[in-house]
Amino acid sequence: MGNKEIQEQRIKSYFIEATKEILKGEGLKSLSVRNIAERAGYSYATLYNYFKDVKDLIFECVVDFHEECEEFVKTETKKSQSGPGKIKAIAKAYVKYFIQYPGIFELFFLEKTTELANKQPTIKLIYSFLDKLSEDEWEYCIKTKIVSAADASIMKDTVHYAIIGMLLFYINRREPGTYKEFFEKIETQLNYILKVK
Amino acid sequence: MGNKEIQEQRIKSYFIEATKEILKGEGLKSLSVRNIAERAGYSYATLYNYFKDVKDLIFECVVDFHEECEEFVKTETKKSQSGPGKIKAIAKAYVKYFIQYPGIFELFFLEKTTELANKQPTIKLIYSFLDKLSEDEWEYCIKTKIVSAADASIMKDTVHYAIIGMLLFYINRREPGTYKEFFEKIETQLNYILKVK
DNA sequence: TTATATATTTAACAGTGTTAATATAATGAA
DNA sequence: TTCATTATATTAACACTGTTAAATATATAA
Repeated sequence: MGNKEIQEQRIKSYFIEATKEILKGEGLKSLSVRNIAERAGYSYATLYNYFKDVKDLIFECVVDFHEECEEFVKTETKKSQSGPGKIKAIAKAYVKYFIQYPGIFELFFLEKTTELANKQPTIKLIYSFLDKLSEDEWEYCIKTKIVSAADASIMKDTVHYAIIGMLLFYINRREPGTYKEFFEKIETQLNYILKVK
Repeated sequence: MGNKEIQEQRIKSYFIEATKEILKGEGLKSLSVRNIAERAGYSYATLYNYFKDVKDLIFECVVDFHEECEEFVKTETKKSQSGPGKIKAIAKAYVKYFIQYPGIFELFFLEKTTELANKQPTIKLIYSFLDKLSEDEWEYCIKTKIVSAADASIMKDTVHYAIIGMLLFYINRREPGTYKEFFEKIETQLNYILKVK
């Protein structure tokens, strides 16, 4: 019967919600099993009845954040009209999401996950995410001959790599020193890579 | 008298060498105070007579690795003649160094260091390092009108951000799956950003 | 040699993730 | 309802982590 599974899923969600709150707030560094369990209203060992280990729990959050980010980017860029401008808008919204939640950036890109072989699809989801968000726009640019398919393939990667690099420096190394400077640099970089303006 | 200081520096170096060995081998994850001390031939508490804390010790390693990387890049690119080709060669050597020692990449870019206000110069050293390695070549390109000063400033950043992004994906997320693919991508990206070939 | 100063180590504390044993709650049958 | 069984939750413990205070060993000076 499904009642057991519904209840089980419900308790799992308490742990997941607690973990997501901590990740969005204090970040990965202040995440601990006892911390999560306290917020979820259970003892720390109870967590292991519902998750293999804490990594398992954390990776369930990844999927949720992923969906949240996708929705954020879509609503943020809804009014942009197709073309390189929209690709820029998508990239900027993507950046904004991680600036809002640096803990999620940490989780997505900085945390060691190589030992989680079974979670490989989730990892793939992360690094192909920006591509997925902007693939329609790239196709549009190719079809309308704004850019060649070969160039598009390279530019798509450049945008992604450069953005992650900038986020890494800004979030982890405070460079540039202010958000204003950072976002201007994002703008400059996107303009250069996408050859706009 | 300087004898005391020489001896003190000598013992410090034992800890530093031990830490460097672990970082180059097993990496940051298997670095611990007891681990370091054992390899240095001292008890774990002795470390605190020579370093404020373990972060202090680790940051002394950063300076050493920095010098080692600089030398590696210089010998690797000695025969390249000035111009965009040499900038490419420098970037590729820079990448090779971190591929050889992923633990050092972790240490330089992934480790949280925001709470170390006094070490700010060291942090600045890290993120301005590639710029420093290639600044002469950029000046050359500007003087010989290969590129404008304005473009050079942007391209310099793009190269750096994109390379760090690619290293992050490859080292931390195993994307692309093979070194061959990874290095081909480095080549492709550099060619696009630097407008060569 | 003895007294003092210095250097090193051991013991302890407050954390971490995880597991085994125990206690509690829910469920079934008599 | 009462008892036995099962499922779930909690406490205790283990092996780690970085760090500090007290105890010990070593070197220096009188």
